[in-house]
Amino acid sequence: MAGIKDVAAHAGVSVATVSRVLNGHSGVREDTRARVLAAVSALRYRPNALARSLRTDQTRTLGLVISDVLNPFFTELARAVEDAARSRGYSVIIGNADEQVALQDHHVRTLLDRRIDGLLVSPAEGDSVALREAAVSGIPMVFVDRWIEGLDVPLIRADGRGAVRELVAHLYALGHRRIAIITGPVASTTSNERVRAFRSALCEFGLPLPEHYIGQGDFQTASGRQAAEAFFTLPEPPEAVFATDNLMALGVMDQLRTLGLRVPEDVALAAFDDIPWFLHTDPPITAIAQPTQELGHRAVAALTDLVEWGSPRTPSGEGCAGSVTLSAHLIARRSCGEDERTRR
Amino acid sequence: MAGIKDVAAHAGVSVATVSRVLNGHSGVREDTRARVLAAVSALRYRPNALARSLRTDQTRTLGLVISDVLNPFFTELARAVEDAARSRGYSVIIGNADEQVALQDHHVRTLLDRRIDGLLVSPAEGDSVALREAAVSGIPMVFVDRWIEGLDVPLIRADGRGAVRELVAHLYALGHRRIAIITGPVASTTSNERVRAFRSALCEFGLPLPEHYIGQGDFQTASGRQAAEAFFTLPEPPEAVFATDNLMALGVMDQLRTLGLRVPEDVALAAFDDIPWFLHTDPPITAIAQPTQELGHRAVAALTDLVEWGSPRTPSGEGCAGSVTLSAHLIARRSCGEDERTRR
DNA sequence: GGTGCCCGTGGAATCGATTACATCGCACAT
DNA sequence: ATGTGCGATGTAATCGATTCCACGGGCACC
Repeated sequence: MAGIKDVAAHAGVSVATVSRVLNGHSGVREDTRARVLAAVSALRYRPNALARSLRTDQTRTLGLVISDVLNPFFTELARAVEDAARSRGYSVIIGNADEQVALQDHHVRTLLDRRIDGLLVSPAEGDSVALREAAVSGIPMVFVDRWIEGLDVPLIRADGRGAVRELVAHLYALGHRRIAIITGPVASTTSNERVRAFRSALCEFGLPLPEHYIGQGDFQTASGRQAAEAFFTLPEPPEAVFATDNLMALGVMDQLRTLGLRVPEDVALAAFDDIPWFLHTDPPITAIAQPTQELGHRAVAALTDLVEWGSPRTPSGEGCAGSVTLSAHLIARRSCGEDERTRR
Repeated sequence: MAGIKDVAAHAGVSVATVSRVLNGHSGVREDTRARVLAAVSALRYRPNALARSLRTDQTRTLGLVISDVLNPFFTELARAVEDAARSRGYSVIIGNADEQVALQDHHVRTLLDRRIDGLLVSPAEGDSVALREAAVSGIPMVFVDRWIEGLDVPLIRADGRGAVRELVAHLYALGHRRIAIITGPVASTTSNERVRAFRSALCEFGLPLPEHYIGQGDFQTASGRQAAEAFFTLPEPPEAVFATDNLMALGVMDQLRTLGLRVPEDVALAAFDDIPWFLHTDPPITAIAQPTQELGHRAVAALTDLVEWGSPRTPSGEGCAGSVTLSAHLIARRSCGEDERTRR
């Protein structure tokens, strides 16, 4: 493959000059520039990004580590991140952690070895040595959606507490009193927030949350199935189930189907994270929607600010400097029962 | 950040020795090795992958360019590819072309600039200069699922013709006679194959395929919606619709819903590509399933063979050397109507 | 006509690794 | 005692770019 030297030779100039025209530096005579450009296309020359990055110490590449690509929420997020990054002249390398800290750390280290300019992470649950090291190493880094307590890293997320309260109100209005929840991994920040908001909303309505109405999940489909199975072997099963992510909601539906239970007649179902398919399930599923696109865009904005300015440009009220909190909202459909709002 | 020189200095050896222990070369005394390793962890040294790749001319990285990340078929494929690659010691960089040739070419060029070792592509429809150039440039390359005619590149795919015939038989058995299809982009190889198989199966059953029963789509949700809209303003609308991918099927359902049409009572619906949500739609959707995981694994196997051996190791019967053809199969659910097999 | 300056260009160091080749010391055979 | 060979290690070239600095020539000004 042709290198810069070949181009220089072909154009009868030095490599320095070739480099100058390629990088749009001024101070190159017009005819020289033309000759160089001609040589470039004659040889189909493309600069070696590795060599360039080695020298300039920047890759114009962002790393994105997400916990599960198969989760539509994250793939939509990844898509938004990629778009935003590209429009700013960055590429994105995605690592899929599959909810495993070990895999996540593997990706973080690989990305760092490649000298990415910045790191965007939605950390899996658990103690991540690689992330702690990265955070103190000073590499530009921001969390999206999920975060790790105690690290001084900006966080871009949607606050779901208001929407969870709305959801509980909605369920209450429809007459449900025995309401269960399926959580994410125990130490998951997002799951915990959702559970806390849920608990306090129930409390507000004077409803209990017995231990056996808390299903321990892990944000994966199978755990939703298991939790549902447990609920419906209870002497007094719940009237409504709230799954704290969409994959677990899918698992619940799977299980309900094999149990022969109907939604919403036999049990109401709601999920955190809205996805296009929820419109077409039987019945359409009530869900809490996050502003996924905006999350992705804001995250990239925050990260590139960090990369290019060395510090967040957007001041923040609470939390770590540069953090942004948007809000989620409830989309009521038919899976919790009908009321004036949802009846068509 | 610490470099190999710092490690060498700290351990009191030369950089060559450090490099030797890091790469597991023999001929280093045990105590020296220990000192180096100690220095490595004392300084938290991590080798610079850019420098290493520049020198060795290999990145142990594969590029994957897919046409749409938001399509569950491709995200599942990407996931399988990443797994297979990782287990062979490669990383994967994913580029999302969003069905646009320009974007696809952008990604191909970016990946090539980064000197990836091999390229896996599921090309979008249209004439891709970058892909043609890549193919002749001799970089290891394989197509998955979709391909470009006339390029001598191994192809890993599933043959859907048998399954399409099965589907038509299924529809026929359920009494449907006016059957419509929604195609992908005109020049799409996969779409064309599906359409051809569909047409010949209809013919086999003595059914016509009038022009107005062919909806021109582009593998995206919106086009499914539009095609359905066109079908149902026809004086004699179809009794069954076959969408050649899952996103367009989603669009059809959207449109059917706004039209107030029921599936399968008013119209039957089937899709190419099975996804987990099809089990839970209203009604569950009959679909043709591809062995997605295996497609991904085989593709990586073929590509790494090419990278490491310089030529395909697996001989192939037909088509380009190294090509693999698996087969898809029909999964009958309730969206086309009930028969003994699907009635529960 | 000499001095100084700017413009366009080339030479060479540099980024951080790998690796061919040189070197050194030591044991062993002659 | 000296040559030989081998094992362990160091020196320096190299990959392909960027960029600092130097150089030469033309022009303006004194």
